Amino acid sequence: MATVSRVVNNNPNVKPQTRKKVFEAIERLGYRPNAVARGLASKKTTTVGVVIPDISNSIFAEIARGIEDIANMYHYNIILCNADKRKEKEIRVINTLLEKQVDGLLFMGGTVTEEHIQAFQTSAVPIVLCATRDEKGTYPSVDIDHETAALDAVNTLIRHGHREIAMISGTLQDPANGYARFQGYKRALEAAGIEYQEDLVRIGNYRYESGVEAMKYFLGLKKKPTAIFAATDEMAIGAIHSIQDEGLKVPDDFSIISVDNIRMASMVRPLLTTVAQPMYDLGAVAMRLLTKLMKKETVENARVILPHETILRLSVNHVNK
Amino acid sequence: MATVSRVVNNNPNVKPQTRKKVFEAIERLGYRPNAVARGLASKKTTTVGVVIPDISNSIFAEIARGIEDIANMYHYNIILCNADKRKEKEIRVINTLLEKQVDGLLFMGGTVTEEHIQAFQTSAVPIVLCATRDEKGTYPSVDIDHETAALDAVNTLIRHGHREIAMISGTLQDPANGYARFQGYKRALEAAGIEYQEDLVRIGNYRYESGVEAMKYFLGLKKKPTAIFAATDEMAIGAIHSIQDEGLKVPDDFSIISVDNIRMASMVRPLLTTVAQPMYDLGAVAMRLLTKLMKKETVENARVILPHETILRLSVNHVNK
DNA sequence: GAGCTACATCGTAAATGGTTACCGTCAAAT
DNA sequence: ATTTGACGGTAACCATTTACGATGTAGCTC
Repeated sequence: MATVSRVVNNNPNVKPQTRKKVFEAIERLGYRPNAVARGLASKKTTTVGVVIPDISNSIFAEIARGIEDIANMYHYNIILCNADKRKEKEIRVINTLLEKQVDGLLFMGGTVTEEHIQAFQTSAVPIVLCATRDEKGTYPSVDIDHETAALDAVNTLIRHGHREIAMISGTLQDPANGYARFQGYKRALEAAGIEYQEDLVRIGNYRYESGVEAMKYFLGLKKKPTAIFAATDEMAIGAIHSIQDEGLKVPDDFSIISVDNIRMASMVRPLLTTVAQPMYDLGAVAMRLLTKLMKKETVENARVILPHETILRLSVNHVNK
Repeated sequence: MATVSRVVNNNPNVKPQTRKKVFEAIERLGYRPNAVARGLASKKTTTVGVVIPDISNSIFAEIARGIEDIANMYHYNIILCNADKRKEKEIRVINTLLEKQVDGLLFMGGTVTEEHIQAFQTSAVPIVLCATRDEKGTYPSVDIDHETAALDAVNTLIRHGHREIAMISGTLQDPANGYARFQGYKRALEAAGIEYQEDLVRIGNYRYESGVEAMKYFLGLKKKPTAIFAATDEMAIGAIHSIQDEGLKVPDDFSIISVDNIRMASMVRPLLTTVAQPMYDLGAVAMRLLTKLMKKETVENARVILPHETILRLSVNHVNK
């Protein structure tokens, strides 16, 4: 038994001739190692748990792809759990993942509350946060700087001469995509000496339809904005279509910019100008970080902020005087 | 030990008072059952393996969501493996999934070859094919009728008076999205007494850009088609933009129809007319089927074809004489 | 050439953390 | 007093890893 184990695990302490015999027996008997028994004996499962808000959301799907590629590269498998940003469900899946003895945990999306921390602490497996962070900054995380990304977006509008800039925001309860991006918007206005006007901000739910609705509202204003900053590409595309459906034009009548750079941003007319967040890399870097933690390597910087980049395409123009 | 096991597994043969004491001890000691040990002893892991071509593809992501929801409902977890339709990688992940003692296997996307069958047969766990099937029909599967879906699409073009109908196809090596949809196109033409013309068919790779390219080709023809059937929505949207970029209009100058009904189909102008395949349901039904198989329930029909539905939106019009 | 050492190789058995078949005990019912 | 069923404990079992020990062999010394 021990020798077979050594052969299967490539332990050098076995004579080549014996190794060959073992391989032959394996072949002849159709033996397949049992990873569950192995996991019990070795206390390692080469499996990591991933909790994700919604795999059918293209942003998370892209991140998940990055996670899976790197996991695969280091011979880990992924147990995937949707949690829909519902705290109760998040806690539940964290616990079942821990029961399954995952070697590490990747937590994406949702807000990290005290209850999450407690659940994390019931176990010693390394945990990294992806596309989110905890308030206190005690856990390793990989994210972008949402506030600065939003600031950059609004600044390119300002550089194009716009001063009547509306925002389609997410809910301010959401720390990253909601609150931080909204803060970026406010800071940009402030830095440019533009007064913040409450009725130039609408709250959406990140989806296309809410972009359409919000834009309808702006189109109904007596004093219309000349540019719109949307917190997500999807809402921006909704806004574009809302404008076009009224017979108006982007960017001639309104400039539009947003944050994300989903694939669809280069599949609309006009091509959407947006601040790109490196989705695949968010997942890949988070997973890479987790592999280091699982191997107990020391990591220099466990709170990484990935750079964003403004992609100038065709939905932003200089303001018409 | 046995009593604790009974309590944890809700076995009725334990006095309420004892049960309570066990629960208290569990609470006090912070005991968490070890699913790996449990899996070894019980020979069940409550985990199913899912091999998927590419989770960042919105179609598969949507299917995966259906799979995960139903799995969750039946208290199974999902080990997710991307395989990119690469046979060698598919075989590899099937084997590692089997090593991990999954209780069932869901195979999506790629062609099912003799080698796949061989890999499947090395194990006794139930297997269901999702969004694909095997030639011989020996494995349970859930899919749509791609050929009829394509036929329906082309028929709605024909009903709108079109007779010069081009197709942007996938590669004919691909049995479902490629070959079957192409066959549907040919059958529809034949039934309407329209001659099949080779130069009205271009092969794309299912993606937006290849739709753009194919349409450019059609626009360069001296005798242009009046309608285009694209094998996927993405290519259809590419075609639409290709047309619009030339200053022409959909559906005034060209009618466009395709198959899939991805979210983006209702996020373009004009709204895309398409034959919807029920992606979420494909995953959900496949997973439900697998749960039955894993519980050794007898299933009446193990080869299910889900219905498709033509969604009339705005990209198809009556032909201009 | 005998004896010893060191090392490579391989086998033994404990350990991993549960499940479950089986058996004994005890109290209630007959 | 006997039977019965609920309850709970004992121990085998699951398939591996791994610490440890046994064996054998080569090389060295004397």
